Amino acid sequence: MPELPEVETFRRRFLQGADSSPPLVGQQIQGATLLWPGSLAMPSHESFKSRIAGQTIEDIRRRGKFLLFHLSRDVLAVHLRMSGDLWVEEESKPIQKHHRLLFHLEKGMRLVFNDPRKFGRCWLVQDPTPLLAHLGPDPLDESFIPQRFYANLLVRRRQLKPLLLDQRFLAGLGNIYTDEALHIARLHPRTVANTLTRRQAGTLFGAIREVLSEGIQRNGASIDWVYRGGDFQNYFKVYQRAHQPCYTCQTSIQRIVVGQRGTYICPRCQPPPA
DNA sequence: ACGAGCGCCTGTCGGC
DNA sequence: TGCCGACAGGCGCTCG
Repeated sequence: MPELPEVETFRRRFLQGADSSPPLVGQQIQGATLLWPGSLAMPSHESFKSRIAGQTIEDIRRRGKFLLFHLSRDVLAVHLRMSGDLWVEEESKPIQKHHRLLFHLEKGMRLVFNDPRKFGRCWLVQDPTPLLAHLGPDPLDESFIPQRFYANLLVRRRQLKPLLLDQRFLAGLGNIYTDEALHIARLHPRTVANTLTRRQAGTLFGAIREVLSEGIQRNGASIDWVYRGGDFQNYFKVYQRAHQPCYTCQTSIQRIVVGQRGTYICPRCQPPPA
């Protein structure tokens, strides 16, 4: 499910607090309950429970699609993958079918990791560096500049779509924001990276930033039965708009498959490469 | 270096 | 109504 803007929305929500959920920074984790073993990648169940108890949440950061809870002594890293979700609720609520991991907080509240498809993972580590070592630049980071992006594109012969989805190349884009960015940049997803002109690379750079910023501004996208309060889904230009008219040229949006992923394009605004 | 195929999982939706 | 395949916001692995 979530891509960079959705993960960033979680981060901000937990930092500032929202609705009935208080800010998490400063809260002490009293303990944890693991309901599905596979949701915990590291360390062992026993070690996890004893280590996390008593630690205070000191900061919440993000790297790509990883959400990082900086605790007193460790870092709790969470990757939501396809269907993972996080929220704060009262301990008195019944445990739902897809609750996988519970973090018991103060004042009768708990942080819930809910994940129907069980692809999401949590890690409790002293140092998250090795876990994040393979990630490429964060598109919203100051160090991500057009010159660097163009240089990286120049040495790749992959199609843009799978390349942009590769977290080693850029950390944070997923299927939705990739399709939206390519559409804004008027580039076909099968375009080979090192065939882009400097100008096209600059346009794509701007499109990626634009789409991610707007996603964050709208608190992410909420799709299907996983609802998180964002409304960027109402502003998609191509994603899940097959057979509907392109907002620019009225041509019917097409769904194609690129790199085994469903991909939405305007065949006129984004003509295939020669 | 690159792409395809597949596994990991559960749920929804459309067609018959 | 039930069954069956396609599909789903991700990613790591093997293989050619």
